[in-house]
Amino acid sequence: MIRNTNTQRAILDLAESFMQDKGFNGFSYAHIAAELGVKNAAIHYHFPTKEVLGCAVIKRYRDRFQLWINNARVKDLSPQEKLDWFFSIYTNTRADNGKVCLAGSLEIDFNSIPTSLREQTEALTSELLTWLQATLSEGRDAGVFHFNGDPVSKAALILSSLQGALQMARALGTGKYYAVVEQHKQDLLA
Amino acid sequence: MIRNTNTQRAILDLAESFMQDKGFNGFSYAHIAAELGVKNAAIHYHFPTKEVLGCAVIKRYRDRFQLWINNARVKDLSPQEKLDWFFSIYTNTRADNGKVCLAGSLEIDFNSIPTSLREQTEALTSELLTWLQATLSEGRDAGVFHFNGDPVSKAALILSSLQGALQMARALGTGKYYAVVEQHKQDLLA
DNA sequence: AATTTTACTTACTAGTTAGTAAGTTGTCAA
DNA sequence: TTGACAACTTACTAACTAGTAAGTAAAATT
Repeated sequence: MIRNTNTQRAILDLAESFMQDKGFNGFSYAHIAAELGVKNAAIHYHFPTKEVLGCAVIKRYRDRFQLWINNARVKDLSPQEKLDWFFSIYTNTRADNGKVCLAGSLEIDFNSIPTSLREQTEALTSELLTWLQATLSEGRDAGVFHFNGDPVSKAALILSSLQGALQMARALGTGKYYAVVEQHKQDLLA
Repeated sequence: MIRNTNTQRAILDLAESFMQDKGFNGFSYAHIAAELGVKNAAIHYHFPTKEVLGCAVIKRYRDRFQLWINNARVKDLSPQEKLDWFFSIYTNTRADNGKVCLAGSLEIDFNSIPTSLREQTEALTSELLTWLQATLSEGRDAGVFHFNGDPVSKAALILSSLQGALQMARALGTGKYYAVVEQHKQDLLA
C-alpha cells in the first residue's frame, strides 16, 4: 500500500481547480477520487462532507491572499506595481486552463450552496475589495492613479470587471480579457 | 384535464429564471415540473433534452434584446439615455430576486455545457458587446462620454463589470452593485 | 512485541438526474 | 361521429449524487 501523506492537500488542490473550472455544483467526490486514483470514501475520510471541503478550499485561498499581501514582496511595491501584481493573479488564472475567479464562481452558485460557504465567499470578496481599495487610495494620494469618486466604488468596479472579464474570456477569448485590463490601466493612469 | 397552451412559454420562463438563479447545472426537469404542477415527462414532451431547452432560453433572450435595441423607444434615445437603459436591464435583474446576468451564469458553467449552448452564449455576449460599443462610440462622438482608448475595450470593461457586479451583490449586497454603476457614470461623464 | 492510529478499501444506501416508452384524455377538424 | 392529434400521465431505466459502516493493512507509538 502506498501511503500518501499529501492526499489532503491534493484533494484541496483538485477541489479548488474544479470549483474554478465548473463551479461548486459542477464536480463530485467521484471526480476528485478518479483524478487521485483512490475511492470516493477516501475523500470522505479527509473531508466528511462537501460543505467542509468547500469551506476548506475558500479558507485556504483567503489565507494565501493574506499571506501574499502581508509579505514584503507585495507590501513594499509601489501602488502601480501592486496593481500590476493584482492583475497578474487574474491573468495567471486565465492562463491556467481558462479558470475563473473563485469568488465569481461561488457567487453564481450562491443560491445553491450551504450557509458556511456563503459566509466564506463574503469574507473572501470583502478581503479582495479592501486590499484593492487601499491600494487605489494609496496610488491616488501618491498622484499616480487618477479617478473621481470613492476608492471603494472604483475598487468594486475594477474587481467586478476582472471577475466578469475572466468569464467573458471563455466565450470571446483571452483577447477580451487583456483588452479589459489594458483599459483599466488607461483609465487609471491617463 | 386542464389544457394549458402556454406551457411551453411557462417552461421557458422558469428555465430562464432558474438559469439566472442557480446556473444551468443548478436546476433539473423536476424543479420546473414541480413549479408548473406537471410531471417530469411533460417537460420532455415540449423540450426533449435539457440542451434543447437551454438553447431555446438563450435564443429567446437574444431575440428579445434585438427587438429592444431595434425598437424606436431605445433606438431614438440619446447615448446617455441608451446607457441608462442598458444599466436598467441589470438593475432590474438584481431587483428580481438577486438574479445574475444570463451570459455570466453560462460562462461559469461554460466547461460543463453542450457545444450548442456555448455557441449561443458566445453569440449573446457578442451582441451585448457590439451594441454597447456602438453606443459608447456614438456618445464619445457626440461629446457626452469621455474615455481614452478603443470603445471596444471600454465596452468590454463595462459589460464585464456589470456582469461581475450582479454576482458581487450576492455576497456584499445591492449597495455594491449601485456603487459600481455610479462609478461607471462618473468615469464616463466627468 | 503489542497496540493504536492513519489512511485507506469494499460494499452499501437513499435520493436525484436526464431521458424513454407506452398509455390516456380532451379538443378539434373532416 | 369518427379519427387524428396535442398535451399530457404513469411507470420505468441507467447513471450519478453525497454520504455511511465495517473491514484492512501499514506505520507510528508504547
